[in-house]
Amino acid sequence: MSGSPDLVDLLGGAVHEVAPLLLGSVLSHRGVAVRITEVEAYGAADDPGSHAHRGRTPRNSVMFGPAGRLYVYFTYGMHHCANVVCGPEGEAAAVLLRAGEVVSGLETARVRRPGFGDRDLARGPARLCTVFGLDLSSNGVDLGAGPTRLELGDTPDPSIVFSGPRVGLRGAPERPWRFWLTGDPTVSAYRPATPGRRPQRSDLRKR
DNA sequence: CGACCGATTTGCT
DNA sequence: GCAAATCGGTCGT
Repeated sequence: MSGSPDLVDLLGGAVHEVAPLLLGSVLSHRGVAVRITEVEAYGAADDPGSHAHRGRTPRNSVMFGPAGRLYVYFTYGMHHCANVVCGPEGEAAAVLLRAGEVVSGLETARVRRPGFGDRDLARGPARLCTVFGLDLSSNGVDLGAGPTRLELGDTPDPSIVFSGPRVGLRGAPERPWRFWLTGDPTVSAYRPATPGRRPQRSDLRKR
């Protein structure tokens, strides 16, 4: 068994039920710690929004492993996003870390995102990875056993935990699997799932 | 092997 | 408000 027993136990349940538990938890990596304020749950094969929707591939294989590991992916040719693997081993599920508040290593975080106010340092899933200096080399690390660590806090007060549709998904059924701490200034701006977005074929206008 | 697309961010027409 | 940037994963030819 790989994996921190604590995290496997605490995060091994159904992903949409476990996801809110990550609100208020603190992730530490490379000199920076962030208190998580916004997350999204991604589930098993029947979730069209999940990277694991079409089965196991080299990229998403970490999602199939034990809970409590970090799943990092690279997207849009320039951004990284970080997830915490949840659910029972063998079932693909992960929670995307969408936003948080830098609570330690503020100086380092500012250097990694020059020109931004503290509130915006980790507001957004790719921005959050930037303040950590996180990349694919950390994909799959056990969050309970090394320098990259996740500390779960107390269960968040249900009265301030809100949920809504996930951000940026196209063609997914509306599962309200985005969770955030209401009123927290570091929660990312809500962008509807870009319904009218056209395919950006540069050839079309390039004549 | 080639084409298309993306759990985004940023800057500007 | 909209489009470019930029490249690995995934799927189709």
